[in-house]
Amino acid sequence: MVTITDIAKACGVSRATVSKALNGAPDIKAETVERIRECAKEMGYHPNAAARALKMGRSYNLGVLFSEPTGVGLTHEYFSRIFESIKAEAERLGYDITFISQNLGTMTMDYLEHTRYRSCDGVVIASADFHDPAVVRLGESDIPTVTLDYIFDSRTAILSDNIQGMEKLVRYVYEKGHRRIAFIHGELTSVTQKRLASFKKTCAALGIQVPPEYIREAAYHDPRSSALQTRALLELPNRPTCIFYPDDFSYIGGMNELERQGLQIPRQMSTVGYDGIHLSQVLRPKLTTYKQGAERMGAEAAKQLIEEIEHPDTWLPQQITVEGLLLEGGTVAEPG
Amino acid sequence: MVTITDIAKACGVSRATVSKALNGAPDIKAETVERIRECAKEMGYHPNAAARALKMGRSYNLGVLFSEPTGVGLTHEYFSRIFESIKAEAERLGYDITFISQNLGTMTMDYLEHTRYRSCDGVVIASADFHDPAVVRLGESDIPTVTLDYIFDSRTAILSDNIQGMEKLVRYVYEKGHRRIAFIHGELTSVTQKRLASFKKTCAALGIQVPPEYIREAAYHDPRSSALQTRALLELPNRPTCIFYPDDFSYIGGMNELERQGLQIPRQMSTVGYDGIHLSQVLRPKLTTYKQGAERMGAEAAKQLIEEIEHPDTWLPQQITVEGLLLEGGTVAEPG
DNA sequence: ATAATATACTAAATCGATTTAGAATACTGA
DNA sequence: TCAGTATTCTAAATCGATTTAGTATATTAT
Repeated sequence: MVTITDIAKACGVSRATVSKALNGAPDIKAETVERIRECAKEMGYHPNAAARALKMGRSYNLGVLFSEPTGVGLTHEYFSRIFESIKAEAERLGYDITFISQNLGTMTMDYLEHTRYRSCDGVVIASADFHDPAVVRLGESDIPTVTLDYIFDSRTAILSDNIQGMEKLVRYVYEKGHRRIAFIHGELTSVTQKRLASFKKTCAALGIQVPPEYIREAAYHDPRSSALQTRALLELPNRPTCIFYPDDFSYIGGMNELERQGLQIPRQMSTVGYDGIHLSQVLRPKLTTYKQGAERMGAEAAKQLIEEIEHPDTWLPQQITVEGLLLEGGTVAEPG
Repeated sequence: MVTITDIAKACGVSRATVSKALNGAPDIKAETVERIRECAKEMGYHPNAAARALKMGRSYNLGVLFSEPTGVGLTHEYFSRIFESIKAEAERLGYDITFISQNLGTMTMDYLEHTRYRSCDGVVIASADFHDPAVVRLGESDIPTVTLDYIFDSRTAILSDNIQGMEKLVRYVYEKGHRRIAFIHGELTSVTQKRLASFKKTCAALGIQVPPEYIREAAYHDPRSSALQTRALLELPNRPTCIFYPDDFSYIGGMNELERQGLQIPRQMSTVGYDGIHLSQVLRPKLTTYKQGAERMGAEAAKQLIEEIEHPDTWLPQQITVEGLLLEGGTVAEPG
């Protein structure tokens, strides 16, 4: 590897001068800077990240914490989209990404210790169990953090617009004429709770009565569970005309069950998903769903985190809500 | 952060002694080791990765290179499964993961330079354009690398058993009675070429004539493209009784097209996918497909790479083929 | 002409670990 | 008893960068 000493020798100056020239210090003559920069470029010099991190206490490395208990992880398209955009934005701004975990090899450490071990300048926390004491400890530390879809006090959070998204979906099917709307929601988390509350509130605002048997819980991301709840809804004396699913993937279970019972979508039953994953748009009919702004969320998370790292003096915690987009598919028709 | 100096002071020994005690050097008294270890644990000491990397030239950090031109990336379940298992195995063995890219911030560097910049001990190359000069340069460098689904000369490669997988699928539908089998393959890459060759070879071995119009190319991972090719196949005077799709996701396009034309799967048309993604097993009927051993591939890649890093003297390049599993769904019936 | 100030550079310390060479002490054998 | 050897520890160098304090030279002001 080419080091700063090599450049110094080649240019006939001291290592200090090279460092300053490359970092734009004001006390180096312009032509010297030019000469050193050129030489560095020619020799293919790049600073050694470890040496820099050691001396400066800055690693230009962001930690990413993905660790939900369910283990779906990056296999879930929503999270992989978020991750890809965190990565792209971080790289654009000169940062690398390292995954933060617990228990590295024989070392037992929690998330905070791992973060310090790698001198990460900050951490994006996503898809985590935010009540895990190790996650809380990280969120309460002096390390800059940005959370996704969850708010830690006095920290920046990037939020998907679950409330508005659900409201839009409800209003959409309402305008199509639906009044008997069922909602199969996922296990209650801070995210699904918001969606459920928004569902109820919007229905109330529209003057729709939602009988309690229309509100059902299914396992998140589990088509089988949604199929069961769909069956239960179909057995009701007063069937709904439209069913909301916890997420697009779970919808597949409902779709199968409806087909099994010979009910056509949307002629005999309207359906709505959530997430806007790729799959939902290649089904026939296309699923009407709400596509979360995952790309914007990831990019914003990286941007805000780096902003806090680089300008801690002017930084203020923010809650940024990222809008999604209602994807009008073909699974909602006027109730017959 | 607790440093080695803090431990040294607390224990009344030199920094050298602490370092040796923690790293199991033979010249420290057993009870001193004990005392230091205990103290380190109590004070929550963890070595600083940057300092270690700088001094030892070893970072305990693996690079991961995911960068195909199509941009599907981790959004593809196959790759996210591979990645998750690389990560899990690396962590089990004490290594972190960093993504390797080009052009970090204002720095322009290629993959090799990035790898050196972060002092990565080795790199797993997956889902990449293996003809990209920057990838080739990395593969030909002195950095340990392991490739997935591609072989660099004198390097370790982990391969999905595309040939055997395809053979199993062909034999499976053959035994179900199919003799008119069509294959929609993806764009020709080293992977799809193997599948295609294996398809042809197995058909030949079984004495099946495959008319050229049964072999069609579609875009990989693109249901629309597969739908078009399905339509073309259905318009043939001598329709096939079974259609092989490039991958499970593309199959959705074929499924839609078949349904649109009122053809029931599998009664009127049998179908086969490839990959065994989660989705394929929640469709009704379940898709008959070949699930690649992504988890084993990722784990093996990490293991082999670390083996090469830690024991370069006894290391030899290997080509390891990981078997998958034929998932018998309900999309193949005896031809009517 | 001399002091004061800018300008352009360098020497050396530093970050936190590892490692080499060597020192101090205890132990062994003749 | 004393050289030779083992045992257990330490001082100091080192990795590659940044940064502080300071030096040498040129420039300006009085």
